[in-house]
Amino acid sequence: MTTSYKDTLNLPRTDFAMKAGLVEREPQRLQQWESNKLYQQIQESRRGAPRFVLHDGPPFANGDVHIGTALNKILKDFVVKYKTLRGFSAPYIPGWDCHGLPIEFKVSQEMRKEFEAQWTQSRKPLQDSWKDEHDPVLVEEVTKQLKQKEFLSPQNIRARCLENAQHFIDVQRRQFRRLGVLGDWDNPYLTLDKKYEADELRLFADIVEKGFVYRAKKPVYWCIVCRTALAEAEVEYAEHVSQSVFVKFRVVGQPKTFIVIWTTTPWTLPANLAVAYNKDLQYVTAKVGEENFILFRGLLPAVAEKCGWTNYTETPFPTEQFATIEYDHPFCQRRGKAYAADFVTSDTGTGFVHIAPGHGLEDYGLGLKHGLPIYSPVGDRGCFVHTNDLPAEQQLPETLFGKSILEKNGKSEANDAVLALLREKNSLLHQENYSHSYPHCWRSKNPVIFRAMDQWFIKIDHAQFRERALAEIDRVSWIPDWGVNRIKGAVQSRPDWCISRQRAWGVPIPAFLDGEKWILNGEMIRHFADLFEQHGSNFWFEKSASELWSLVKPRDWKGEQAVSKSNDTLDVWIDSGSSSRSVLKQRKELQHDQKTGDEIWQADVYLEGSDQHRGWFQSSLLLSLAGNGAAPFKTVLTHGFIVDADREKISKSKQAQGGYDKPQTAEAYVKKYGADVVRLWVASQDYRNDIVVSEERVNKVGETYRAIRNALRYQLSNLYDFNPAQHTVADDQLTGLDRWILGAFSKLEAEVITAYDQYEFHFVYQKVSQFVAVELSAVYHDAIKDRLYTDPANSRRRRSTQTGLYRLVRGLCAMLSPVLVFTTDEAWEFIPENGGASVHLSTWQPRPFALTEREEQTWRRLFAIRPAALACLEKERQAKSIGKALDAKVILDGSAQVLGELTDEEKESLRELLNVSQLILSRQPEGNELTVEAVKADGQKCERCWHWETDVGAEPEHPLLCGRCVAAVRLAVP
RNA sequence: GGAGGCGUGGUGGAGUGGUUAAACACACCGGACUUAUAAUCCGGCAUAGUCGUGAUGGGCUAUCGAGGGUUCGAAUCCCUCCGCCUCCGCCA
Repeated sequence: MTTSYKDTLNLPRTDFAMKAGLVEREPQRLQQWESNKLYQQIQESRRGAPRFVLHDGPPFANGDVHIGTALNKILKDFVVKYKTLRGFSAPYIPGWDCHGLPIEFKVSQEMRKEFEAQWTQSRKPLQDSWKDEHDPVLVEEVTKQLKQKEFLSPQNIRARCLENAQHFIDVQRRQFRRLGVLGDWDNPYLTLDKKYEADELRLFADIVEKGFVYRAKKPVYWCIVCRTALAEAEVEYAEHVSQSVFVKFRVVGQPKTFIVIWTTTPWTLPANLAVAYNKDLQYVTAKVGEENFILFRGLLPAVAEKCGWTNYTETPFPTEQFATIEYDHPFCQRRGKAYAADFVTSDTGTGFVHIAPGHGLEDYGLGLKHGLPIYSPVGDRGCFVHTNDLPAEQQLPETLFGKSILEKNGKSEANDAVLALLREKNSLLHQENYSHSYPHCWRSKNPVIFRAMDQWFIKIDHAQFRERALAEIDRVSWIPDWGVNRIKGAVQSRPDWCISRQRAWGVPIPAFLDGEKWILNGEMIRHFADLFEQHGSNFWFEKSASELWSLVKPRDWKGEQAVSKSNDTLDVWIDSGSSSRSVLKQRKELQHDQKTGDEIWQADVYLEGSDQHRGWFQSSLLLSLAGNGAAPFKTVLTHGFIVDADREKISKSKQAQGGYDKPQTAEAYVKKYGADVVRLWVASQDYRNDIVVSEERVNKVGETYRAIRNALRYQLSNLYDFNPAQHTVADDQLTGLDRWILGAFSKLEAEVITAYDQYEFHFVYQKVSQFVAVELSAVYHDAIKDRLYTDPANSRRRRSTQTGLYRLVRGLCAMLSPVLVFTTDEAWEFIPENGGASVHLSTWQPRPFALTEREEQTWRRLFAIRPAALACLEKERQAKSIGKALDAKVILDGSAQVLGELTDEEKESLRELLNVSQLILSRQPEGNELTVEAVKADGQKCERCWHWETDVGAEPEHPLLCGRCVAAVRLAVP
C-alpha cells in the first residue's frame, strides 16, 4: 500500500509498553506511591465511609519473607484493596511478633560463638598454686561457665534480640512493600513496643483479677549442664544407651505378688506415684517359684527370658481388678495405684508404665487427671532434693539426697544409688543396657531430663470459660467452614494454658515471691504496665526486686513482703494474642464509628494459615473473650500451606539443611517475575487447599499476565483520540457488537464481585482470564479492528466502539486493581482524561448493562453459526483458495428457524463477527439444517481496508479504494 | 496419636446428577496475517478395545485413582479400598 493511504488509517498508538519490565518498573512506581503518600491519600479519601478492618496477624520478625508469608500478606492485600475499591474505609496496620524463642535461640547461639572465640583468645594459664589442689580442667570449666553466664545475661540477650528483631522488621517491611502491599508501614504495631507491652499487661491484669491465672507445676525439658529449661526446638534426638530396669512393685494385701514395671530412667523411680496399664491388653499372673508377677500376657515370654524365669505358670488376671489394686513403692514410704492409660503399648516393657507425674508429659497428664501431686524431687543442678509436694515421710530416702542425675560415661550417681536401693530391697528383677533415641540438649549434647517446674497457667475451665469460648466460636464465621471444627477441637481439647517461659526475650511476668508464696496482683500489674509504657520492659530486668517492689506495693498492702522477683516471661502467644487490646482497641483508625458495643472494635476479618487455629486464632479468641468479653473477629479466613512442585511443603528448616535448591523467599520470585506476576499467581491458586509453587506454575501465570496486559494495551492504543466527555455514545446508540461486549462484561463484573465478596480470588482469576482470552482477544478485539482502523476517526461507529473500549479498560483496571496493583495503576494513567489519580484511589460501582431479550437471542444465534463458518473458512484456507478471512464471501443457507429474522444491522454484526468481506443469507423455506459455504469474495481487494468490494476503483481519484474508504479518505485528508 | 484435604486429558485447572470426553489456558503440531508485531487470528491435539471399509476418513464401547452401589441417567450422590499431601501434638 502506498504510504499515503496508511496515513489515513487510525492505527493504534500508545506508550503503554507491551513488554512489562515489571522487575525494573515496579520499584519506580512504588517510590512514586510512597513519595505521594498514596496510602494516606486513600485513607483520607475514604474518611467517613463505612469501615472494614482486616487485622494483621503479626509475622515473626526473623529472616527474609518466606513465599508462604508473602502469600498471606498478598491475600490480605487483596481483601483490603477490594474493600477499599468498593468504597469502604479499609485501613491496614501491619504488625510484627517480636519476642520469642526463635530469635532468642539464634541470638544466643551467635553470642555463644562470640563468647567461645573470646574465651579461647583470652584464656590464661592456671596458677600453679591451684594446680595442686584442684583439677585444672574442672577449674577452667567452672570459670568458663560463670563467665559465659555473665556474657549471656538476660539484659545482654535482650539487647541483642531487640537489635535482631528491629533489623528483620526493616528487612521484611521492605520486602512486603515491594510486593505492592499498601498499609501504614511507618506506624506498624510491634509486640515489643512499650505501649503494646503495657496494654498487653493491662489485659493480663484483667485476666488475673478475674481469677484465671494460677501457678502449678508442669514438666519441661531441662538441661542440667546448661541449667536451663529447653524448648522443643532446642532438643535434638540422638541414640543413647540407658540403664533399663525391670522392677517389681509389691501389691498390697496379696503376699508375694508383684506388678512388674520397666523403665529406662531408674532415677525417676523415687518420683513414682502410680502405674499405668492398658485396659485393652490381657494381663496374667505368672507364678515363678513362690512369687507371682502381674504383667501383660504378650510380653511375658520376653520378660521371662530376661529375668531368667525358666519354669512358670500363668493365669489370667482380670483387668477390672486394677481398679482396686494398690502397691508399695519399693523404697519410699508410700503407696500407689494403677490407672488405665492409652499410651501403654504392647511392644516393649511389661504392659505397665511407671508413672512419675513430675518427669514426663504423659505421666503429668495422667497425674492431673487423677489428682496426683506433681512430684519432681530434682533441683536445678540435677540432684535429688526434698520438695514440698509430698509429706516429709513419703519423700525419697536420705541415701538418695544430693545424688546427681548427670551422666558421665553412661553412668550417674542417681541411677547407681537407685539401683543399689532396688537391689537392697530385693526389687530389681533385671537390668540391661537399652539403646534408643533420646532427647539431648542441642548445645551441651547431654541427655536432657524432664522435670516439673513451677509455671503460670490460665485456667480454661474457670467460670465455664471453655463453654463460653465454644459458644463464641459459633458466633464467628469460619471460611472454609471446616475451620470451625479445627478451632473447636483445639479449644475443647486444650489443657490449661501454660503461659510462663523461662526465657529472657519476652514480656516479664511481674510477679514476686514472698519467700514461700507468689504474689501476682492485678493492681500491681497495671502499675507495671504504666512503668513499662514509660521505660520499657527492660525496667524489670534492670531493677532489683526490692526496688520494683517498693515502686508498686500498694499502700495498704497487708501481705508478706516480696523477697525476689519472677524471672519468667510471658508465652509469646500472649503477646500476639492480646492484639485485640493493644491494637484493635487502641488505634483510632480501626474503630467502627458507626457501630455500637463490641462491634466498635471487633475486626471484620482475620486471615491466616490453617496452623493458626491452634495458634493465633485461638490465643486471640481466648484472651479477648477473657479480657474483653467477646471474640476479636467476626470472620476468620484460612489458607493452606505452600508446597513445591512435588507437593512437599517448603520449609525454612529444609533449606537450613542445605542443598535445597527451590527458591522459597518471596524476593527470589519477585526478582525474577515481578510482584504483579507473583500476585497473579497467588490469585490463581485456590488457597483453601495446598498451594503449589513452582517455576512452571508461575511461568504459566506469566502467560496469563501477558494476555491481560496485551488486552489492556490494545484497548488503550485505540483510545488515543477518544475524549469521553465529547465522544461518548449513549447506550442505546451503541452498535450491536459494542452492546454485546458490554453486556458480556457486565455479567463478568457481577461474577467477579461475587467471587471477591466470597474471598474466592481464583475465580476472579479464572473469569477474567477467560474473558480476556475468548470474548476480548478472539472475538471482540479482532472484530472491531476494521472499524477502528478504517472508519473515519470521528464516525459514530468508531466512537461507539471506543466508548465500549473506554468502559472496558476502566472496568478491567478497576476489577484487577486489587491483584495487579502495579500494572493496573500504570494502565490507569493512559486512560484518556483520567485525571492522573491512582487507580487505587478510585471506586468501582459497576453499572449493570443489560441487553434486550431480542439481542440476547440474536447473539446466541450468531455465536451458534460462528463455529461452522470458521470451520468452513479454515477449509478454504487449507485449500489455499483464501488467506485471511477478509478474502472470503460466506454464504449461509438455512431456514428462518435457524437464522432467525436478522435485520440488516444484525447481519452486518455477523459479517464482522466472521471478519469476512461479504456475507450472503439465502433462505430456504424448509428444513432446519444450516449449510455454510465459503468462497473467494467478489470484486477486488481494497488497498486501504483490505476488504474485497465490487466498487473498488469506482472513484477515479482513488482507483485502488472501495467506496467506503474513498469517503473516509476524503474526511481524513482535509 | 489427633484433625483435615486431595486424586479429572502431556501439564495447570473448570466442572458436583443429563445440554460434558470434559470449559479455559499452557505445551505440542499445522496454517493465516504483517493494520495489537518479543503481538494477533484459525485449525488439530486423551487412551484402549472393537466394527468396518465408499479409506490418511468413519461407527460403536469403555475409561475423570480402583472396585461396588443408588439412579432412566454419574466425573458429579453413597460405601469400601488404594495412593498422595497438609496441619496440630505447649516452635512460632
